[in-house]
Amino acid sequence: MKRLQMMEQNRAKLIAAARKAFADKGYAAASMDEFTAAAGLTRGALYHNFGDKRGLLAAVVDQIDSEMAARAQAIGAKANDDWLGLLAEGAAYIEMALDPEVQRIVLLDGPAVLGDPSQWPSQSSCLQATTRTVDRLISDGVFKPVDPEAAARLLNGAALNAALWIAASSNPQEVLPKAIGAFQSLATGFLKNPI
Amino acid sequence: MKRLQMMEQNRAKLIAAARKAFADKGYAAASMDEFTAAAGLTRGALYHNFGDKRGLLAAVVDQIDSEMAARAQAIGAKANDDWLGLLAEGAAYIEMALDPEVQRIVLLDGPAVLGDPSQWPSQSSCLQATTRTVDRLISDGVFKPVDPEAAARLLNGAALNAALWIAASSNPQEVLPKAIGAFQSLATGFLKNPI
DNA sequence: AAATATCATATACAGTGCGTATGTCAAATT
DNA sequence: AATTTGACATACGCACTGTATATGATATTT
Repeated sequence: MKRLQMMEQNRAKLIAAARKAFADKGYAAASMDEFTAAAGLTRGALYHNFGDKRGLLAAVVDQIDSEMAARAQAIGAKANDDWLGLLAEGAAYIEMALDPEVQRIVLLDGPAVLGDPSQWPSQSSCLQATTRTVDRLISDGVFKPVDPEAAARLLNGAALNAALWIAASSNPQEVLPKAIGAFQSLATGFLKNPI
Repeated sequence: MKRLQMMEQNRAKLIAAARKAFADKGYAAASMDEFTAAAGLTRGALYHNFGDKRGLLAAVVDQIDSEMAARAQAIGAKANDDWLGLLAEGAAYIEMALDPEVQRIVLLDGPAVLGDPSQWPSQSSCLQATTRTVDRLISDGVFKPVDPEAAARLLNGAALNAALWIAASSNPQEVLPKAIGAFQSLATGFLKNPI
């Protein structure tokens, strides 16, 4: 087998194994010997490919973030209205953040180990998508002239916290609609002409 | 000296030393041997008083959270209008979260190590205060009938993320007003009769 | 007040995990 | 075919957490 193929395959195996371990045990408690063995490799491969444990987390976060952005984009594209698209994206983001994997890796360990999400290499695709939508809404005169990045960060932050709240609650299914309702009320604060 | 006094004093010394170490190096990188020595003690005292490293972080977080709540309450009390009080509290929260100590310990490591803030023993005093204010605003017919806890969580989450954004930015002083402006726009989304 | 018990802290130890330095073997190059 | 490259494995050292045991000062009891 070609060398580059082999390497790419091993990288993928390591990311997959680490993703599972990080999700199950958390970043700190995940043993590198353990999940490299699960991938049929050793730590040697890991250090060669990712530099250190942190680098591996960055790769895992990047992968999950890409998946989330793709999903959010698909949902936003369905709505042909930017405003409704934004609301739908927000709801989708809340629901995605209910996934234990997303929560543990992207929302809890990610910021603690890698720092602020907007500074990540992946640059938080989700945030970028929201910023673009807000930008359009301001240009079209639908939104008040707030700072687009600020608005996007606040909306994402609100959604993210709502998700953490839901996930920690004893009956998520009951809390979810409350959170989405509150999120959509909140978002109307940016509208020039509230409904 | 009396035994209880001594113990209380040592607890305080350990919390103070840990608080500094956690803020400077982060939870994971802070060595227990190092900061217990800085407090003139050893890990023996630590394990006796707090069980483990995590327990110590919980104590530190609790202390900082209390200080934040006291400050927020003082600011909220100044305004004799609940709505303006909420806006002022939000702004204050954003500014407090600019403190590197608050950020590193409460916003980054806290959630990663201890889990969702609303489940902490201290129960996030800040969140409770906001929830009560929102509750009053709904009773008074100023706010739409949203779920009070949901509203409080979203507002706090938005403020928190705004703070992380500001702190990571290269010129915080320029970004701060943008964030506060966006926050206040956002909050009007909860108003029954927007301004 | 003296003897004993208690308990807060110190000390010593074991286990584990990360990162690095070195080795090895297959694939690529010439 | 010989040589070089480099992806990965192996072996080692260091640091750190948590526990088990020791100690000595304070509290209790008689």
